[in-house]
Amino acid sequence: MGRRKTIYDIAELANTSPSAVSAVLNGSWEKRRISRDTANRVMAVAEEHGYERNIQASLLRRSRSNIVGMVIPKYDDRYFGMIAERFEQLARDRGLFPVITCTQRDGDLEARAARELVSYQVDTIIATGATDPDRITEICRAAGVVSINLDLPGSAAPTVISDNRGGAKELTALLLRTCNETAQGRPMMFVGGRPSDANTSARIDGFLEAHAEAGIDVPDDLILACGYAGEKAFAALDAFRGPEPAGLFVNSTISLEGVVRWLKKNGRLDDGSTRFACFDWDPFAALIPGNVGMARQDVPRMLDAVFQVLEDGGKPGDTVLVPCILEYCNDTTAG
Amino acid sequence: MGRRKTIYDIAELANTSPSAVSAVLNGSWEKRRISRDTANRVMAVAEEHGYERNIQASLLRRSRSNIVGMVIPKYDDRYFGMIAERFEQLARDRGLFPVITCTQRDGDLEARAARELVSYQVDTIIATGATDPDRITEICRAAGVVSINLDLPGSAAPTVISDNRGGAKELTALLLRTCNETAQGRPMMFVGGRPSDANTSARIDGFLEAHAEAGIDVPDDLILACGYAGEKAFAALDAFRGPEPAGLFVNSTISLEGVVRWLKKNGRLDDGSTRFACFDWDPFAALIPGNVGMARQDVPRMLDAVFQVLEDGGKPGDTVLVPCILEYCNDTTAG
DNA sequence: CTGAAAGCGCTAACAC
DNA sequence: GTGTTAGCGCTTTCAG
Repeated sequence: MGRRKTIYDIAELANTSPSAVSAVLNGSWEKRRISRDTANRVMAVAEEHGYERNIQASLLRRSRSNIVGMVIPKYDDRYFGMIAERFEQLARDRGLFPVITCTQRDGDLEARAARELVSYQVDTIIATGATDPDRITEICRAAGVVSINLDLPGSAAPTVISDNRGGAKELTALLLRTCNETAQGRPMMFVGGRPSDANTSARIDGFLEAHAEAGIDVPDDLILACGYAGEKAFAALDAFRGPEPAGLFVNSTISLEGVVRWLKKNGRLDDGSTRFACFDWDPFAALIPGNVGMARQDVPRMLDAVFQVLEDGGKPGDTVLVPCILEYCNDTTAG
Repeated sequence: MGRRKTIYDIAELANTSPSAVSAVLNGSWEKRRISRDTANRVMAVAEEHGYERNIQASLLRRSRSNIVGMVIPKYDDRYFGMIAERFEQLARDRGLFPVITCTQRDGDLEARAARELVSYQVDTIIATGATDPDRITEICRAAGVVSINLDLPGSAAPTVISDNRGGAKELTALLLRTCNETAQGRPMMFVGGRPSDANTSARIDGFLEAHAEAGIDVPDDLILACGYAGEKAFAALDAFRGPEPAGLFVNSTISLEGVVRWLKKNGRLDDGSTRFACFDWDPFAALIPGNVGMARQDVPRMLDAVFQVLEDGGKPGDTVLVPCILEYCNDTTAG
């Protein structure tokens, strides 16, 4: 199969010079006033020999790479999956090359991935749901790479983020309304997430605010910010010693997996005795009995905002707040 | 902020030569017998100035890139999400750089993406669930890039694939057993997928085989291979004129979204009158009432097999068949 | 142990 | 209109 063909090979085969081939093959030939004749000849030869340009070499010579990187915690999750998919599509629409890398909510992995992307000459990094966004921003700054935070705020770069407090408040109000008749003094709990994480803390604020407006006091031990993983939510609920909760505010579908397992284990999944709401969206989770509503983050609007910021050039501290969409589940309604 | 630092800058700052810097910074300095002293000096300076290697330049000079590409239909799906996530992890564990690109089950996009990956000098492309795997293989072959098919078979490169026929047969048998009492002459249907797609056709084979063993005849109009999209499954069921089905074999969670919407619309989601089974896995879908079982594809084993083939160097036509895991849902059991 | 220098494939400035 | 040429930043002989 031999060596990969280069512009030199093509030039020889098409009886012209490498620079002409380069110009023809990257579309700048009209500008360079190359004759349609040579152009056609070159394109035919390139096609025939299956020539593919070596982008590494090309980028080495140009100043911008048009590669845009994204660091994301997981793929295996509807929310992040949608973000990844949408990001790719919008990037491609703009003639950019998207590279996504998945870092499992691990700050060190995030930094390593960011450095790796910098090595690959990305023009931009979108840090999505990053554990330590400012660390990524710092790595980018040192390398002259633009960075934007998505889904979690950072102070050192512009941020696009959901209205977590507002969404959580609305969702809690729905949960309170729905549980009203059955509650009878049984508590309402918050499950999942890390208290140190800005989103979790904004959602806890919303949770408390809705309670305050309903004149309900929330003791600290009803807030189980035990981490995101399903097993952690399961274990935290299992360890809770107190009256059986009437309603659960679940902080993500990841935690919800554990919550649902716990409800099932205790036979409370289908008997309607425990309701829950989840800050996150998943089409199947929406159908689980007891689920009264989900706060769906508006992924298309968030990514439009990201590319808007990229085009307009945002400053550190700039924050775009995107409202959530409240999805009513299992026949709950707005009223 | 100035230009990015190069090995020349570092060499000057550390009072040594570019080649020494290069050797130190890529770990080959022991071999090159560079003194620990110089090495330390170089590393300190590089660290201090936030030097990051320009991989483009590095790759241009080397023969292998260690970039391994994957083409995948979607991220926004648990199965493909898991594949993407696992792939990244295994690639990193082996010191490779994974680049994934998502092509929406569109053959032209797949080819474009494959060519793009070739341009980025990937050593290998994994074509996952590709509409036209052989086209991708051909693009790779022309460029001297190794390729492997995952999830859908191709004839021109080695393939790693689930045992679709076997899994579908087992799943159908479970569905038949579970519906036995309630069926009363109501039909059992197959919903979702493309008949031209090898997986769908293998699953239809399994579906028919299980029926044959149970002595049941399946008329053609009960096979609704209407495409994967949820809306298509919904529309196909809606258009079906015949007795209300007792059981549905659903070809993927993507189709399942439509099936569930249809069941719900007709009030048959919670009344137990229609059971279904799904060839695919999703933790929340597993909890939907009426779901009797899901065939979970064994993603970890599939990806282990992919990297195994990569290391051993498979031939076109080689096929690794990975068994599915049957997950019983909603209290159905093996018996 | 260390450095000079050639060249990876491509682009763009410049000369013809 | 077209070709020549000088690098982009790095690795790797090869000669000290």
